[in-house]
Amino acid sequence: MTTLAAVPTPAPRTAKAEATRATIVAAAMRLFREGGYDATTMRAVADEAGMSLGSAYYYFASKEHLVQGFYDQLSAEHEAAVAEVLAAETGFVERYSGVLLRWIDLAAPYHEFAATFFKNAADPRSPLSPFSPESQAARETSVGIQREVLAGSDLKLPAALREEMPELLWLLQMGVVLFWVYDSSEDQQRTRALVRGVVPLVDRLARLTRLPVVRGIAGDIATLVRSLRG
Amino acid sequence: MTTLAAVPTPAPRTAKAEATRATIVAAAMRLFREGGYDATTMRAVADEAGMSLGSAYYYFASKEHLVQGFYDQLSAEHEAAVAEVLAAETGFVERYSGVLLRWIDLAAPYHEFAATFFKNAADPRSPLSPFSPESQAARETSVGIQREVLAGSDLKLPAALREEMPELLWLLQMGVVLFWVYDSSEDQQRTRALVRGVVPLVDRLARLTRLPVVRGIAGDIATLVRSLRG
DNA sequence: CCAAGAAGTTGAACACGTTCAACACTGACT
DNA sequence: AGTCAGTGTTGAACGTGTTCAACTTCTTGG
Repeated sequence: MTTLAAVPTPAPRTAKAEATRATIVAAAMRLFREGGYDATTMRAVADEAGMSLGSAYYYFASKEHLVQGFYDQLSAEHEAAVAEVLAAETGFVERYSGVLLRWIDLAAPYHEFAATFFKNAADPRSPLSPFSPESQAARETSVGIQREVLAGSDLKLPAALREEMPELLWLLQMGVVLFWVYDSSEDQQRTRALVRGVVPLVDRLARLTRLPVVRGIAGDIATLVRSLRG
Repeated sequence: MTTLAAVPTPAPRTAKAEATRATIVAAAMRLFREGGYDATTMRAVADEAGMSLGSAYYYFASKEHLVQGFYDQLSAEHEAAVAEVLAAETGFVERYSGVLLRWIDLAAPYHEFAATFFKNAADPRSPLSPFSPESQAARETSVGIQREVLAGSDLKLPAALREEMPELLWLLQMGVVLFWVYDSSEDQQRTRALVRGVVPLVDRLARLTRLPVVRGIAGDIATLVRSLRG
């Protein structure tokens, strides 16, 4: 999931290794879709991929690391889908909503067992955690998308907030993903409703910064965010 | 952790069972503190509690369920500590900050292995999840505290938001807990800074609702929250 | 073409969480 | 005292993720 890292596994030295990794991930995803994460054993994955258990562990350090392949795949698909939106729209609401809604569309088939993935990603010590050093690259990519969302939009922000806003949007996306994980409504309608409701609110709040009082608060938010980083 | 449920385990029938449960929880907490959650085996817990592995499983359905005892204990302590704050203070900032900071104080000794607890609680299907049906009671208690924070404070809210505000404060507390889990700073100073920065912001934002524009947005937030529930 | 190291492969073995059938104790009612 | 149900106890056994030493195959430089 775009936001949930694409942990850099040790770059495969050979083309064959790369292919084998892809084979294993594909096999795992097939089984995950059928029976869920927990019910899928590493032995079954190895079988499905046509190799021994030990071999699977030669390519992936753990069952958890197997999920990285999934992240990478989804991440790439999302970036492609997003490019389309960002080329066509100029309104902030359309751009940001588009980014979030496309993600929901892409991730939908995996919603059922995303819970287990999320469970692992939620561990701060896990390399899958969105805040982990390992996923810094993916995080920066994702924040970069948000920067682009803002850059190409009609939204004018006070200087104090301009710097921090992409990171805040990323954080909001993380919140949406969190909501999505817990969303048991049909077709994740509730998460979609959240996006459609919250994005215009952000837009209106941002535009309100023309008022001095509001701008003061915005400045304080920026200061707080800055002080909490590092 | 107050916010993270106190899952109602089947009420022990006998006094002896109650005592045995307490013994096991105490033994587990001792070992958790020494070596962390993962490194503590159920066999070791059973040993430390002076019984067989099977017996431990007679009292607790799983290693995860063992953690409930911890939640219950911390939850009770927090409620006591909070009562003191709420009796003394009338300012919203002091009341809400007090509630949050006391929780950080109480939870501090467990911060190191809270990550693992959180990892389990993050699974929406886990009974330990703050959103699970099993923890509804604990959740309502916690929302009730927020209601009390507001009721006894000097903060005036627009009618539209008054109903939803306790739940929003609870949600914010969940966010703080999330931040806390990931906070690796000395003595969780960063989480404390977050509380000290964010609570006054909430206060100022709430007071800004005297402006019609802002009040309109507040109303929309309330509507959105309402539509996402249920 | 050969040797040697790197890359890849394997199944047995380990530790752990969890389950279970069998057994033991307790206490209340006849 | 005897029976019976409820409560408690036990260690063996199972399935799982993970490790590892031994083995095979591939690649590369001479």
